[in-house]
Amino acid sequence: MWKEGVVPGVPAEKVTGTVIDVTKTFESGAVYHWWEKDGWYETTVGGGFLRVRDEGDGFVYEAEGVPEEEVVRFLGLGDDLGGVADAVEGDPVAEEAFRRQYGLRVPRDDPFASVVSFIASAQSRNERTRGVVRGLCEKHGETRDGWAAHTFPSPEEVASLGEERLRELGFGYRGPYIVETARSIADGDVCPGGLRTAPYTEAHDELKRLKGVGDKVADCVLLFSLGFIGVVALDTWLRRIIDEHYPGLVGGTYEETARAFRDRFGGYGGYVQTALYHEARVGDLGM
DNA sequence: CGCCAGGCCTTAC
DNA sequence: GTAAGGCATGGC
Repeated sequence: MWKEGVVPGVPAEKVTGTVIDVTKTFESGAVYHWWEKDGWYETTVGGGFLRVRDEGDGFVYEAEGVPEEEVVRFLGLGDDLGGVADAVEGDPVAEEAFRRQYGLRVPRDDPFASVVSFIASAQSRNERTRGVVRGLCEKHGETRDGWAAHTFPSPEEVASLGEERLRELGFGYRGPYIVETARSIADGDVCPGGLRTAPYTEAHDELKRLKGVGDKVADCVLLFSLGFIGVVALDTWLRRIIDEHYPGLVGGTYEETARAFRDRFGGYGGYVQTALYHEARVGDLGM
C-alpha cells in the first residue's frame, strides 16, 4: 500500500499530494502548443495565458486570465498519485517507469487543440508535430506582450484556413482531415468538450466520427484533454513495450489489447501509459 | 536511396 | 470485421 511521503528513489520532500514535475509534464508530448521561455513552460488555457516552472521541491506559475482552479485542472494536480502507485504495485516495468517519471502529470489540454494536434501526430515524429502545431498557433493564433505563447486558433478559423494553407504549414496529407474536423466542431456536429462526463465507449465512438480520428487519436484526446486518466492510448511505443514486457497482451485487436492493458491498472492506466511512453523515449527502457 | 514516424482512410474481400 | 495500399514530409 502506498504511503504519503514514500516513493522509492524520490526524496521525501518531493512527495506531496500536489507534486508535479513541470518539465516532464510538458516534455511528455501530451500537449503540443507550448513555448519554453526563460526557463518557463508557457501555454494558453481557455483563452488565458499560463506559464509554469519547477522551483525547489515544488513549482510556481504565473497566469493572466486563468483562474487557479483552472490551473489545477489543466495540470492534473487533482489526480491521486498514491492511487497510481498502488495500481503499479507488483508490476516491475510499470513500477519502474512510475518511479523514474515521478511527478509526470496527465494534463487537460483544450479539446479542439488536442484533437487537431493528435490528428497531426499520426505517422509523424513528436518533435516535428510540435513544430507544425506551434507554427499554426504563431501564424494564426494570438499572443500578448511579454509572452511567447500563442492561443490555438478556433475551429472556425482553422476550417477557414483550408487544405492548401495547412499543407503550407506542414500538416501534409492530414490537412484535409483537419479542415473537415474543424468544420464539424465549428458547426456543433461533434462537441468534444461535452464528452467529459460521458461513458468511455460512447465518448470514444463519438470522437471517431471526426475525420482523421481513429482509435488511438480518440484515446489520446480522452486521456490528455477530457480527463479520462484510466484510458490507454495504444501507440507504437506502447506496442513495442507490450511486445517486450507484456507477452500475454500481444496479438489482439486494438480494442482488446488496450482494454487488457487498461484493466491491469485500476483506473490509472493513462498515467501508467504516459510514464511508460516518456520513459521509453527519454529514459532507459532499452528502446 | 530506403525506412520509419504517438495512424487513418479507402477499397476489396 | 479484417487485410492491404496509399499517404505528405522530414530525419537518419
